[in-house]
Amino acid sequence: MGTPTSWVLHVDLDQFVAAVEVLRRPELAGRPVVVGGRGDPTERGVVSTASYEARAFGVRSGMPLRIAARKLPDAVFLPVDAPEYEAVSEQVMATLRSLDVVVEVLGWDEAFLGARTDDPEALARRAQEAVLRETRLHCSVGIGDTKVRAKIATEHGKPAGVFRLTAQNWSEVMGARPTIDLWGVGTKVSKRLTTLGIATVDELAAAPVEALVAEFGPRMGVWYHELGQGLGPVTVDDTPWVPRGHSRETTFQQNLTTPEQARDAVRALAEQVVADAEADGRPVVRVALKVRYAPFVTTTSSRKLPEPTRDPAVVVAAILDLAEKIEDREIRLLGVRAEMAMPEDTPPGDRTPVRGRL
DNA sequence: TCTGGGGTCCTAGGACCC
DNA sequence: TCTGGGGTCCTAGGACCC
Repeated sequence: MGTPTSWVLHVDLDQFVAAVEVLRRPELAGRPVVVGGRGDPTERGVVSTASYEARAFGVRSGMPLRIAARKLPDAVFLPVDAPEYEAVSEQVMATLRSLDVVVEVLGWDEAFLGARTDDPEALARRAQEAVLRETRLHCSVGIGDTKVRAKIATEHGKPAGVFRLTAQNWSEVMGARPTIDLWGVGTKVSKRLTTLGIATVDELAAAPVEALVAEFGPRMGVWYHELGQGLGPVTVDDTPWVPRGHSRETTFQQNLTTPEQARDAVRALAEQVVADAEADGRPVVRVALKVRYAPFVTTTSSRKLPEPTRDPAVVVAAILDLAEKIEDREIRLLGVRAEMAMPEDTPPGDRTPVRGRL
């Protein structure tokens, strides 16, 4: 066998939320299951996860529940049960940690594994078998020489498969694809790239970094330049995630129409976020308020507090002060946020699009 | 078709200072 | 009347992810 090499594996549970629901309700197996919102497809809300049977009818994550119900009126619609998914997620992550690898949790249903091995496929199969044995859930595994490549590789392994994506086959696999297939490129950036004459991953990889920096700034420009080549962070980091803050937001089934309603709603949200902040224990350093006016225009405002505080009354008062700027228009959504004092010298993130735990 | 809720990080531009 | 260059801090807003 060869010399062990460092690998990044990305483990992603298949249709995680829907699969968990089917596990505790076996009679749903084989049926189209749509999990989202409060489980009422006549309400405002979006699809959290659709089972493969539902996806066959065009139902996708992020789709409004009403649209999902139009495409598939006979689907089983279920409410999101976050505590249940968190509990199952803990089992999955504990199983992965038992494999003698470094585990960096990315969300309920995915994690990076870091390991030195000369047979990453064998490790991937071991991870799949262990997760299936311990939780009865299937997962797909991407193998890469960077985090970006491992993450993208997983998409090519679904469902329940393994795929390896490295410098060797990057251009062959990804080169002709549109840039939006890259992890961290969304609709806006892919359109801006198109206006620069960059449509494909190969074209992004070949683009001069100066042009990208001119368009997107010093950090994002360099990041996109590397992304086109599949380059980026390699180190899997298992240090526990420390949230930067806490937020609460709510979409109203009926738009709010008066300033009094808005003020009351902000106060209620502020009291929730203050409870989260107290449970967190660290002082609050900044507060923010998000307002979505009908039909779909969002504004945000924020303020650094004169000094960090653990006093709930001070935090609520600061949020209510931001609320003074709310315009007298119909409101769809309100959100409040409290940002916490971070430990000294916490470094900024490494631009991996999602870190930590949901 | 009409868009949840919880997060992270980056950029632009104004205010202020020397 | 025409006004530098560099730095820091702050807020607003944007983009992306699960």
